[in-house]
Amino acid sequence: MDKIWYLKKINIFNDFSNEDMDYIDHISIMKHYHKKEPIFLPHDPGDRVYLLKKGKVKIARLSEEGKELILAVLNTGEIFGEAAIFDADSRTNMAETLEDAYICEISKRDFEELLAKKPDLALRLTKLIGFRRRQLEMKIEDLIFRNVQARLLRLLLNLSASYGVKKPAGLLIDLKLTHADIANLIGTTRETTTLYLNQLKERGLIDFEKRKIVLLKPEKLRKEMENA
Amino acid sequence: MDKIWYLKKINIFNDFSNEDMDYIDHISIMKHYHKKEPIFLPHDPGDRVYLLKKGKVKIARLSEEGKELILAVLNTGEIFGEAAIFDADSRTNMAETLEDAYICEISKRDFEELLAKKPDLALRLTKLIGFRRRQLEMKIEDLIFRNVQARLLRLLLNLSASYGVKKPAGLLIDLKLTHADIANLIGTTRETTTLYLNQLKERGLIDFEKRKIVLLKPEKLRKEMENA
DNA sequence: CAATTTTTGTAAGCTACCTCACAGATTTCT
DNA sequence: AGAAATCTGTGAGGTAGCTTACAAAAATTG
Repeated sequence: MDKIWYLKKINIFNDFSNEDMDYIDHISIMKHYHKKEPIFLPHDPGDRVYLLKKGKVKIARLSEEGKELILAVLNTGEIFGEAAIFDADSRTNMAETLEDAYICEISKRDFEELLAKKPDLALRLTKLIGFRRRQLEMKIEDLIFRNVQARLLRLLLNLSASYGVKKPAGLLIDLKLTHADIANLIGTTRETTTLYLNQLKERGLIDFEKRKIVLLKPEKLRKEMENA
Repeated sequence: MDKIWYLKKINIFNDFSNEDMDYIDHISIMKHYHKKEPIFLPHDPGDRVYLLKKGKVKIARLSEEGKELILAVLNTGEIFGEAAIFDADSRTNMAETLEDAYICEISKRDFEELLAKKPDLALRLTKLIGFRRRQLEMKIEDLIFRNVQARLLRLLLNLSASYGVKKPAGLLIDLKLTHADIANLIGTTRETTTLYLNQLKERGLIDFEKRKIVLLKPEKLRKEMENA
């Protein structure tokens, strides 16, 4: 079960007809977002869903003291904010672009109508929510069973499955993340992340390229992860 | 939004007719489980869903070293194992009774048929999965933002919302959990749990009654939780 | 391209929590 | 009831990772 398999599952309008896609186009508004622009915040009304047409988006939470926890990083083609439809009427998470992005909005009402028309879409969405639930379970497992080094290795390998691009040098993770972002993804501090990333670099396992990470020896990383 | 509100949402056959209930009865087999008996284990085929007719069940994961992480404790009336239907064909979690229980099984096939017949059931199930996803997000938030004491307080208050019974002495959490169980619910060790529970007892905030916890001053606990 | 902001590198000191170890209490089993 | 298993209480010692604090580097802005 590699990431491609999952991507097919979650790219939710996969095999829709042109007609259907036109309809979806018709009920949605596309907006452009700048880098680091918030899409929604906690307590915002959950009155619409979002389709990420182009760009990367992070889903996060903030503590009272202002610390951030990143729950997920989404890629082009993914849907988000869908909790609003089934669950809550106001947001518990925030969403923010990591780079310039194009995002479509569909109102809750229109989306519900669409779901009623296309029952298989509803099923897919349910599967997607279930899939994301499982991701969260794995995240909890990581936090409880593994130390920072192991979590970092797992994150790098997971990100490479979703965002990896083969390059001569190795597997480039095509995502501009700061050390602080990485820290917030694995539940540690920026300083600790810097430390361990540089250890991996020292050992020739990874390299940096303009704020992106290259896995020089993915297999070695994987083995290390499994033994840790 | 208190627990009762949620319970209504998730008690999934809520307002079904007698006819419907007969049908559900007809496609399900009820089994009796002893205390601490496993219902399913990781890698078991995910070929059925379970309805907890009577008793309490924990959903957990195990690490390679045998440590346990409890994801949820379920009460009479709840459905579980539903991930199998939408998501994975084999279990990633385990389920085990905390006390003697009666549990109905419905095969994946029969349940899918039922879902097709009752579209509003599918919707409810989707909402339930979404609700549980949110619970997991809160759990991650706890693990990352809060220390053991705060997590313990939050757990006690959450459990009291689901399992609390008013008694002259206070709010009894009607669940027999060992300190190890509690530790596995909040991601700490048994020893640390014992320590902090006894601190709360010392301070007159809680008491023990035959392996059950009584919240003597729920409001004080809540205030303490909010300030921590 | 100079000025400002953001990000990274590093290190010392601290502390919350884990590990280990064992004794006593309680529950379960026969 | 008595034996065995499980659970609880407690304390000493260790450590992973957090905090704090700066300086250097890089990116962004006007």
